[in-house]
Amino acid sequence: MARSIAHVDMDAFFASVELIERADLRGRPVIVAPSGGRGVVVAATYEARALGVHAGMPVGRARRAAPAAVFIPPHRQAYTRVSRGVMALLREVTPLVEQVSIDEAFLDLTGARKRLGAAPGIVEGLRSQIAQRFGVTASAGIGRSKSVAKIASVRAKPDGLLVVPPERTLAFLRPLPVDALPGIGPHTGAALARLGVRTVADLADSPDTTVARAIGDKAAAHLLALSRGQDDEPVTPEHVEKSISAETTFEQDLPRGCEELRREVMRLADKVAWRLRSAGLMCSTVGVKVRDADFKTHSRSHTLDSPTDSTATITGLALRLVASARGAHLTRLAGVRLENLQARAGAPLQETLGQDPSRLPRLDRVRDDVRRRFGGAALTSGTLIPDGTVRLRRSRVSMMDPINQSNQPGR
DNA sequence: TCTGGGGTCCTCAAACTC
DNA sequence: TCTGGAGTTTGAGGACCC
Repeated sequence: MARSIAHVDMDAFFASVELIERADLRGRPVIVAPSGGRGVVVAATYEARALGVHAGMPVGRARRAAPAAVFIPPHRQAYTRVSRGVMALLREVTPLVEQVSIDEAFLDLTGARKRLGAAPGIVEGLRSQIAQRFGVTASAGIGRSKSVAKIASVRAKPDGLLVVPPERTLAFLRPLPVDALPGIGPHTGAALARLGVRTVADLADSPDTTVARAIGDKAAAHLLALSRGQDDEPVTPEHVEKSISAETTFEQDLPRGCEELRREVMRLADKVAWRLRSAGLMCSTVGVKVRDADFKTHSRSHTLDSPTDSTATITGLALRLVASARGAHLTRLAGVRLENLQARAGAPLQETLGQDPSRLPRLDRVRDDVRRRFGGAALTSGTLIPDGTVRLRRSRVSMMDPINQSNQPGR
């Protein structure tokens, strides 16, 4: 029996969520983008897309392309709230739901068909429930594999459903432009174009060795299989995090080695360390990324002998790596990444050079506890506060001691 | 005129180990 | 003890996705 895989993808998701609260803007070009100077478009309604605006476009260019558009800064908490609701709704139909991003998921409906009837009926029911309960629309594709379902959902947009019967898979795929296949971006597309490959059929009929020479063995094997309708990848509900990262693009390029850059690296290290511990994980590899003013990106990473979740260890290493990274005088972006993640339970602890190891986990514990109670911005290191912004005032504060769990007044 | 942030995966070369 | 080759690991960089 052929599998029935559905791909459900929200339409212009962030922009649609904004319109829930701003019904007066429906039908108008609306662009979700950060208000800062160097941002790019995060989402655009179909009315804005008709004017040439798309996600990833620099905000300045979007303003010129759509001067009458309404610009709204992103509200990520609202998107997460709607996303959680939609995903929970999908799981009411089947536990075989694989969430691939905040606004899309694969569902394996092969088993659910016995209880709930044919897959198109199930998906139409879900789409109408999403619209009714959350006030946003979703498009969907159904096929015998994840790749076919995904390609179909893109072609169903906006607010549509496209069903590809198993026996029509090749007839559906072959006429499509080759970059319709997931995994073919501008670079791979250009490499294939040099071989004269324009459509999925061109790729499917190409000799494997020729394609492998152009784009590498792995990519060639994967894309050739997709082009020939061969894709058995299962829908996997459980997701294992492989890395945690944070990065910032500065309003203005910063000179290498300046205090502000150091402070930002410390802030990023603090942020990823907090997220690491919140997820109950430890990391063995710390990496940094530095982007020059000319957009050239350099990275450095280091693998520890044993895993850590200590802010001090991660920060110290990140600062050393940034200092040793190649690059020009002016820095546009800095990032910190944690890799080789594993569950905290049972992992041997990495001691921190030059620090009393017994103090650090306790310091992190206190910091995490305060943040859990009062929010992520409740507590930060004094070194992360820019000069001249600290105003100390004598005041009495009462709070529960996170370590002793006794109520002690403090300053 | 510009080009975010958070991810995953791949390739290639150098370093390391056997 | 030295050397070369093969296999593995690590690090850097890049492509791609949403």
